[in-house]
Amino acid sequence: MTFEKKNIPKKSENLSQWYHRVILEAELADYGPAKGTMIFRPYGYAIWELIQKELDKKIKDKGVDNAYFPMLIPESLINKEKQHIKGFSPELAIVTIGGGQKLTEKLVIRPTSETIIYDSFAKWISSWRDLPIQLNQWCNIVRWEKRTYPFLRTSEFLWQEGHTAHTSHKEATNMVNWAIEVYKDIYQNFLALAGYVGSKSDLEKFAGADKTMAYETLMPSGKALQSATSHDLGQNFSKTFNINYQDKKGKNQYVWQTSWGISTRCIGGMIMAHGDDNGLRLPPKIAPVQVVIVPVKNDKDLLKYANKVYKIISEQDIRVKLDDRDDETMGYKINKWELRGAPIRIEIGPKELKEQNLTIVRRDNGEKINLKFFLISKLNQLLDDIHDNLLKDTKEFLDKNTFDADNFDQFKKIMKTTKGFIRANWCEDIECETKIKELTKATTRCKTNEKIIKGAKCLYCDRNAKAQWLFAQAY
RNA sequence: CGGGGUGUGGCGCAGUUGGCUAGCGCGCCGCGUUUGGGACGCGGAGGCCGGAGGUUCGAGUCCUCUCACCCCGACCA
Repeated sequence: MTFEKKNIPKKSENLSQWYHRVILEAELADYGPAKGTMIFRPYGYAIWELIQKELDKKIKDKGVDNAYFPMLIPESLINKEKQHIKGFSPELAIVTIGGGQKLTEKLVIRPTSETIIYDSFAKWISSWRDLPIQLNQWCNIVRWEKRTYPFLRTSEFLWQEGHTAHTSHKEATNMVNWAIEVYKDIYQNFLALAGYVGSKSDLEKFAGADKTMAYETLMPSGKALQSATSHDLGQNFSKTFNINYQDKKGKNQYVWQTSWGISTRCIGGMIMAHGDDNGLRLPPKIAPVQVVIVPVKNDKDLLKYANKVYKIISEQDIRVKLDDRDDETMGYKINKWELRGAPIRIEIGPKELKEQNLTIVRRDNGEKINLKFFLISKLNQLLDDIHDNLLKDTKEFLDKNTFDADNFDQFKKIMKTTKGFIRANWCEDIECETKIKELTKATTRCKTNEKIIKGAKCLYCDRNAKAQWLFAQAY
């Protein structure tokens, strides 16, 4: 049985309007007063904190230490690496006045921290004994975007950026692969969002990287969302920033570097992928409230029972909330918590009290379950089921909306109708890539691991294909 | 930055060929009755109609300029 919400548009009818309304109504975020900025309200920030907590642990377990570098980067530093500045210059915010005085050197508000961190690396590294250096920072970033969208693309956003320096390319590559696997793990096992891992084309890779690995997810609109990236920086920055060391033989060597990040964009992707006409459906692992207890009435015996239930659940490491507000009706509370996406709702009324059981309602599929009081310990299992179910949904959606195109006509037709991911062979020439984008809006998202048949042709031109790639329109 | 659209209490909107005191729903405050899927009654608070200028006896409504936001592109995690 479904119940209609009055405050939000239908997701299926207008995804963009639905998305904006849900974020505001569920009190995840609000617009900031400056263009393109957003305010993380406590409910939204709590989600980020849960992601942080999990990821931070994984990062530390890998032997990467947290540090913090300044937000203001001297312009000369950011200009050092040619490819890097070329990629970022259109979206920089720059401070020109400080303390009422025009600055002699402009300060760039970090769009990413490679340059300011590697300036320090150059000072800190002189011997093979100083390596590897493995740092991470949690911080905010400013990129002056032309078109903004809450969570998915804002002028300022929050993220984590890891930066490492190694003695060998192999060691750096291992780090790059480790990071992208961690992101995949977070997406699948935390955010319940299926996606593809693969390397980026030269056109799409990070400005200043030799190679970029990405996790790509698919949104209900059929557009792809670049959801996390891990970069093999080679020696591009070490050469321009002069990060070198003497190896065991006394020979000077440049370090091999990596950088990798995941941002608050992941929350936007999660909202869009999982939400339904009734609002958010939060995957249990990132739900600030995993179980909400709604007493039908606020009478004494009922509340006593509800409190007992609350206590037992909270002892099981479950984030549980007893909504015993007296000024909201049962129906209002139910709608509120559905909109906010709490994975499990427990209804407690005279019936439940008398029979010593609980009415459990799953947010993911609306299913009502009658649970005996002494079986409360099953809730953890149920939360896992809900996670699995949400992940399964996105996996099925991803599979169903990943198509094969043998020729360009098929490709164009898919882009005009369903969109989604398209597997196709490509010659890896930038000209073809640009042309395909011009004609269909689709860009390469990442390379697949599929072996291609000898002599297979490029989707667009007649030359031999080099690999199979995933194409899609990007968010 | 190009194409389209919208600006009217916190949110969503209506407002006729210019006309008198600017409305409605939700939300908010107070009192009471309610409470198993967004309860109801009564009483309140909250607006110089995005901004500036102009036309007019008179502008939310017409004209000019400007700003902001949204949607579609280009740029992008």
